[in-house]
Parts: sequence; C-alpha cells; structure tokens
Amino acid sequence: MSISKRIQLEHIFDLLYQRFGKRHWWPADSPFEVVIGAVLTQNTAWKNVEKAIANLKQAQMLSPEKLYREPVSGIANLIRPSGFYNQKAKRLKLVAAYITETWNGDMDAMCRKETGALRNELLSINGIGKETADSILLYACNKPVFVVDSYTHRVFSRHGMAAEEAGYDEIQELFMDNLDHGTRLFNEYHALIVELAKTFCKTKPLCDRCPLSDLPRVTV
DNA sequence: CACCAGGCAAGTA
DNA sequence: TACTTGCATGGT
Repeated sequence: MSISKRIQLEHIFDLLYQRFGKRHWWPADSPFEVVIGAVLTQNTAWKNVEKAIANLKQAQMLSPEKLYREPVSGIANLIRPSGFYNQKAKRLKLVAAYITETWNGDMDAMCRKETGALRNELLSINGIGKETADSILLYACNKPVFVVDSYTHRVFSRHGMAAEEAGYDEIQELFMDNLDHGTRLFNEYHALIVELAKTFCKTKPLCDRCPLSDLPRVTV
C-alpha cells in the first residue's frame, strides 16, 4: 500500500462524481421532512418511503407539532407503504415530541446546537441510531458529518480500505480523519455511494461485481 | 418463489 | 461484548 488513504478516498470520489454527477441530496422539501425520511428509510427502499411521505404530506402531517398530536395508529396508517409501520410511527412521534418540546418545533434552532451534543441528544431518542442521527445532522442541519451505511462498509472493506469486521465508528473515522471536513463533500460522497450501490448491487449476491473497477479511470 | 431495502432496539449468553 | 430476532411492505 503506497498511496495514502486520503489520495485513495479523493480518487474514488472523483471516479464516482464523474460517473454519476451531482446527486442533489437529500430529496426533501424541508429539514423536518429530512428527519421523517431518515426514520422511514431504515432498512427500507426509498421508493416506498416516497409513498409514505406523500401520504403524510396529503394529510398535512409534515410538521413536528401535527405529528406530535396525531395518535400512533393514525401515523401508522399513513406510513404503511414504508414497512415496519407500527414501530416507525412510534419513532416518528418520539422525534416529533423532541423537536416540539425541546426546540418549540424550530428546526433551525435545533441545528444551532453544537454538533457533538446534538448528536448525543438525537441518539438518546428511541429509534434514532447512528446512521439516522448522522443523516439528520448532515442533510437536515448541514453539519460536516459523514454518514455511513451498509453499502459504505461493503464497498470500502471490499476494496481493502477498512477491515471487514469494522464497525460504524471505524468506517466513519476513515472518511472524517482522511478528508477535509466539508459539508458539501460529505453530502455528495454518501449520496454517490448510495447511487453506486443502486446501480451495481441489484444483482445478488451483494456487490459481487466489485463495482469500482467498472468506473472510468482518472489520473490523480 | 426467495431475497433484500439509504436500521434499530431488545433479548440472550 | 457479541450474536440473534422482531419489525413488515413492496420491488426484482
């Protein structure tokens, strides 16, 4: 291994960016809609999340206060297409309660809190794990946090940049310790990894095509 | 038909 | 700490 991880990570980003272009993430009309989407997409295809969000939108439920007031059964009925609807209805209500009670429903105010402290608060909410918390921090609050998902682990361990048995924190450190912290770069990088997976991981078993080798080469 | 999706929490050993 | 299981609809 001769080139630094920084160079490798930047190179892979360039390959992905040239192959897929700007992703325009997160697909949402408001910061709170990002929060909703982050919960609903847990172990669920985004296509189904879109249907659930459309239902919430039609029912005028896309505000912390409205969700907070709605009974769990009502929320569950609206988000049915996204799967795990009973569990996710409780989770949505809990996060809506947090934003309503702690921040008076003001996402901007919430996002002004120091990143590490806000992350810990989000993680203390039942139903908000590391990936969901980091997605909210990056895509709703525009904070420079790298979001790790199963694709990230798969692709970068497979390409020898992390241990197969590495956990979330270890993969996150790979990116955050070796790249300049920038909301813009972290936003784009994670979105590109997801696009990569959508494109090459359709065929089972998981990512057997080792997709980076199929991308156009770039001289660094 | 089987398998998995932009995870998380709770239970067990 | 390290596994295992439940959650559940919809696409391929």
